[in-house]
Amino acid sequence: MTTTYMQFDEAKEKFIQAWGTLGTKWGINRTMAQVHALLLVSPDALSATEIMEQLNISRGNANMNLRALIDWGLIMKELKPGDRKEYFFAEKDIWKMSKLILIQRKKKELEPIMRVLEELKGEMTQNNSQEAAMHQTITDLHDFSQHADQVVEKVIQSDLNWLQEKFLKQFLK
Amino acid sequence: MTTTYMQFDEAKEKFIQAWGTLGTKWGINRTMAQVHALLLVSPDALSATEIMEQLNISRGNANMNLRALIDWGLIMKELKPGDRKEYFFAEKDIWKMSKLILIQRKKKELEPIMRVLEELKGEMTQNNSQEAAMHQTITDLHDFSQHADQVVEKVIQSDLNWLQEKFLKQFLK
DNA sequence: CATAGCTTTCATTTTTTATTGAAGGTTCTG
DNA sequence: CAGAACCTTCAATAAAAAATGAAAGCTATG
Repeated sequence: MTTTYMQFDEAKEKFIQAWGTLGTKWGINRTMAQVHALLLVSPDALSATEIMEQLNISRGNANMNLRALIDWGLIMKELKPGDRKEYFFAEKDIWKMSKLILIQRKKKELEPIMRVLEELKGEMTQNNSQEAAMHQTITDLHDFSQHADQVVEKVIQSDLNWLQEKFLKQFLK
Repeated sequence: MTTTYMQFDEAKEKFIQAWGTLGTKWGINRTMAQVHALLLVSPDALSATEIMEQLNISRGNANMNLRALIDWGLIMKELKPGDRKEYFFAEKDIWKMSKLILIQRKKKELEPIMRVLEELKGEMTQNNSQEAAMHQTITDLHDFSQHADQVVEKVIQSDLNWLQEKFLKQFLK
């Protein structure tokens, strides 16, 4: 093994570990983030077995998290002719990636809030000032969530590419 | 107890429970979200003891989460003359509240990513195409994070009206 | 300066979440 | 259609996170 390869492996290892740690900070479990990081920096698609071995995780764990990443749309399966194994590779366009993550966060964080607030608002009475004040708080929260939801929706549906915009600015300045 | 009050208490209870459950979905622990919910719908400031009793939590737990909410800026202390207890009340302006939450999320989610990516980018070599590709992936992630950071920063530093009007327009164009 | 009335801390326990790995599926191949 | 080569499931286990509560720390007051 050459020095060059050693350095690549070191940087790769460091990136995977760091991504795993960071993942936990935004509600993604460590393994899922590590699998994603591994595939992000792997030029070729990897099999479940290769992933398990590189990350030292069990087959079940690898399978579960690969499945979750596919659900999120962050990775895809690939079949190689004459091979029964499934190979996995990551979406590498960071803009697309961030859009996919936004969709999941909206589903997980925003939609349940809106559902609960709507339900509460519909059910509760306003027979005195205390109830009216609480109704107002819930209405405010709901209006805010609705606004946030609309913003996120626009971002998701928009074709605006931040990276491209940044690129353009470089030429313009 | 009158029917009216029963309904208020029911709605309040439901809101607190729901907010607690939802909190876990965005990386806030259940108790912290519940304490926040309780103070959000309480017209008057409450003491630690009142909070413990209403939520059935221990004194230590109440104290820890009250401190955390104060750190976030979501609640404040109040002292009543002739009373040594501390009373707590919530920031009730939803826009201010959301700004405070944004600040925390940026700190927790965005800043550590930027730090790690910068470090990695600085340290790694690019002696072959494999290394160069990985360097590019990390650079893309870093550029993206920087852009996201700038957007969040602008929102935080802006007037709240700006948030309502301009932020949306930025994505609608 | 002693103590009553609060608040904070932290080692222990409880709860929640993630991981393992063996058993059971499924699909291809000869 | 048997068996090899994968993939999936899930009950058991391990790890991580949150909660408890008793003890220690403050601080205002007589």
